[in-house]
Amino acid sequence: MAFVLPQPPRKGRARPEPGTRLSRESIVDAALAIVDAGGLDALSMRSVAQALRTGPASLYAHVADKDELLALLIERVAGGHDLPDPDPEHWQEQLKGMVRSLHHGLLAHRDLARAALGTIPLGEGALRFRDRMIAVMRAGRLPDRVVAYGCDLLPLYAVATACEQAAHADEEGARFVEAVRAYVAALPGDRFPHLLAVGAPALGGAEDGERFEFGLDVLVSGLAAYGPRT
Amino acid sequence: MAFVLPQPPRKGRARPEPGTRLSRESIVDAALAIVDAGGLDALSMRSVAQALRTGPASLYAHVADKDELLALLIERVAGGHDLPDPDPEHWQEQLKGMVRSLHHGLLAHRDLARAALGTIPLGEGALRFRDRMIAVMRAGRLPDRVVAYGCDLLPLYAVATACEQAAHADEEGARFVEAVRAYVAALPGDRFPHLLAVGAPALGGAEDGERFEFGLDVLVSGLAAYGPRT
DNA sequence: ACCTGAACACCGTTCAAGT
DNA sequence: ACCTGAACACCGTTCAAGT
Repeated sequence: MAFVLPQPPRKGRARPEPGTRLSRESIVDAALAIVDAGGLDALSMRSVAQALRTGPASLYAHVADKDELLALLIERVAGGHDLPDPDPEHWQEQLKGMVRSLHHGLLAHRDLARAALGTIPLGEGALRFRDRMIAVMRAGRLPDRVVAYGCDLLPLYAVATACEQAAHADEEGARFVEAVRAYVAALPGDRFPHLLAVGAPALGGAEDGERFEFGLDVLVSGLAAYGPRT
Repeated sequence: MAFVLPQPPRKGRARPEPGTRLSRESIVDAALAIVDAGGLDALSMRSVAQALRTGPASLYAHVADKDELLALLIERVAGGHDLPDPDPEHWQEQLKGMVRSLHHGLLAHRDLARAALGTIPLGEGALRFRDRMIAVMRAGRLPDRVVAYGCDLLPLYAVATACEQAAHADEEGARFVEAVRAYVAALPGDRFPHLLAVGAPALGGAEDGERFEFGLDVLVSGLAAYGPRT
């Protein structure tokens, strides 16, 4: 895990010559396409370079290292969300909408969320998103301390659940989840009575949507409990 | 990300001959020591082999692949927690205690939590932990559906926060967090008014303990809201 | 300034061969 | 059954050299 502060935006000509195919943007484009196609494990400096028909060394003229490239990918998906106008009447639903948007935005790129986990995105888009999330919570008249923690907690939830769901989303993951179900069902009932009693949903996997919404509800109503009583 | 079902425990001699240094256990020991010393990135089949004074190929007689080794590491730390006797009077505090135990147990091994994220640990110890966590929530008379989701949600929180904190725990991470603080403080106030108003704690980093406890409180009281009113 | 080939120091895993 | 050396197909990154 390494860390990258955003680089100040480059001056740059408005448009690269048609012959030139390398730029920060084109590199990020290519990288995202690779992640979309094969997941984060398929992403390497070499695979990106190959997609751009160069050698890996060429990338280093535009990008400091792989960590910076990952940060740029996260930044790309952290921007591009619709941001609600804070409405004191509907702040909880608005807040949920933002968390959903982040979550699904990540899931749209396979297991890219894994690269977002220890990260603190600081680009334009990510900061705007965060600023707005805070605004929505303030519209709900939550105390500053709660807002400050909440705007970490909610994205953490969005990212962590995206990681988990992505891990079980591909074919191999689905097979594993199925095997888990069978394994648990065959467990000796006298040794794990509560696990068996609560049943299948007690061990990860399907019903991801429902599970995600449940956690989201717990979190947002838990935060709301710190606000003025309605 | 790959998945590993637990192997049935080996018969195994009680004790390897003194000359023999390879076994599942000794491999896990060595791997854990490497993670403790240098973090997850320092762990490779080769580094483990070197610590055991063999070549990497020798490990494959005892461990299917690196993913299985990681699963064994997770299993090792998922076991070895003190489990409370479910007490209907104190179930919320007991639940918190279990989440704290998991969280700190992971953090004791640097960024090992990163390997636990998409994972569903299925070993003896992990299942006992999960069974007990369910028992505690049932002692609180939460509905089955809430229990089933809750016993995923709470470990997810323990693991995700451990990932995050570990990422900022080493020297490089601390430096980065410091840089973030400065960067945010210098942000144009008219563009990110809410972010600036809420201030420093609104962007990751220090006060990790307080932050963790806050989220834990939100989650557990959020779950408790589904139970009988007290 | 940007791009390149070649090289360095690593990976995980396999496989034929040894004991 | 367990262990080994050597090899295969990869990594990220650097660096001198080209344009």
